[in-house]
Amino acid sequence: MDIELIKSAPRPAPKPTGKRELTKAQNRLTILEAARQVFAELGYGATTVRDIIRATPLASGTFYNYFQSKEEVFQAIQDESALRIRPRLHEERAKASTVEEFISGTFRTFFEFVAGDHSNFRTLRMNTDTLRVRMDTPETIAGFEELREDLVGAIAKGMFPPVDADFLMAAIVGVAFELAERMARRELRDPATATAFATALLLGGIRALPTVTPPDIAAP
Amino acid sequence: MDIELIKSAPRPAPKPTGKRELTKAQNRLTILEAARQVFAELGYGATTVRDIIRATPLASGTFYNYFQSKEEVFQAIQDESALRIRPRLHEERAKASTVEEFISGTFRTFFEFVAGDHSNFRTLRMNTDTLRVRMDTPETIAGFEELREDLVGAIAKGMFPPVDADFLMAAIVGVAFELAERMARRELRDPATATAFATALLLGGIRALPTVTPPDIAAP
DNA sequence: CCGAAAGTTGACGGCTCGTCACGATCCTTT
DNA sequence: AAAGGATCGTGACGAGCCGTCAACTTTCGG
Repeated sequence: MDIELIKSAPRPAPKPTGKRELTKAQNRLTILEAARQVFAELGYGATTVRDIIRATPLASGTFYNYFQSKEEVFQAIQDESALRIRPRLHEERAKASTVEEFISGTFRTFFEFVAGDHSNFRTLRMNTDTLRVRMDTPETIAGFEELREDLVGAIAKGMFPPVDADFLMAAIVGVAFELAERMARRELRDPATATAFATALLLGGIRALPTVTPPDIAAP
Repeated sequence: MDIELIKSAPRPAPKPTGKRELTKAQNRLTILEAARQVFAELGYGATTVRDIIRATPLASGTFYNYFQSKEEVFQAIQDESALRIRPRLHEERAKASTVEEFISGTFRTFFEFVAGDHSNFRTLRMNTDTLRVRMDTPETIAGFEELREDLVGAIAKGMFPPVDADFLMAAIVGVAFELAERMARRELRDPATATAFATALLLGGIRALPTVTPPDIAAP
């Protein structure tokens, strides 16, 4: 605890344009981009950290300065997608004044996003040979929780009937991801059709849902 | 193509009680059981083929006489579950004479199954550290297709309105798996509550679904 | 211009992978 | 019953991946 260090407080910020910081960001992007390509080419399961490194001008040690494993790289790629769409979903629901707007806004935003960067989505829903895999990263899961909180809020405001928000969140998530998968498989990827289907299903379903006394709106 | 081999056709069957066949079945089970334990202990991602072999009295070469990789072992374990529940689900739907029976029978059977061997289910929904993963094996996917076919059949019989069977299958699958996950997380795993929720949601939703002209009931 | 700090490099020991020649065991045939 | 053949278990092996780390290079602050 050198007391002398306190003398010059004026350390303004972590240098916006240091060459150090610049190559760091550069390297990170290089690795992520290489990983995207390798995952797409070899499939996630077959990919090794060395494959990613080889698709890069960097040394193996450098990779480990940025990520601990291929899982962490994958997570970073996924989280990036999640971070792009989460605010849009939340905003869509925030400005909704009816159940219909809440539900259709959520689905439309999600399906249009998936239809847009569906190449990314097919990497998310990786095909490890015969196995079909879906991986939820922390950022994705945080998105689920946000949906649950938005539902709780909407119930509190009286927009939604008092249903089990935890289950309803799960149902919306399940329908969204599975429909997105089917949509992505079709020759004509039409977000509008998927949105119409999912919205009708949920709107009709919510009306029929068993209601519940307030205390049941609890976290997992 | 030795013609002589045709002489004694009486080869009744592949010997029901050969000692050979017996140890083969034995070894296979030994490996599967060891794998179950190791997956549960280390998590699927961290497990190596050697870990499984070490949990076994067998040699490494022997493992590869039975499975090609840990993925294949995992698939065998999952397919076993899928093979146990698929007939029950199909039968439940076959004897249904109303939409309500069709839907509630499917969900109840599934949720009760999951609540029963939920330790298996939590291995299915593996936690690779922070990542949450769901893997669909071929047998599982075949179960999805069977549901779709059952839906097509029910539509043809007039039990269901003419909706998009592909999307409806996807929605049911999504709701089933996500709700099962939430149910498994709760301190009190109650299949009845989950069934009531899912059934109400789907029944209400199906009534509101956009209908479609027959040719839209197509395979992926 | 220099010394410290931060970052990169690639070779290294430890480990896993899948294979394969060998040997043991079981089955069939005479 | 004995022998030959077929099948399967064994474990050591080369190839390759993993994560680390000491040495080197580059950048930053003064």
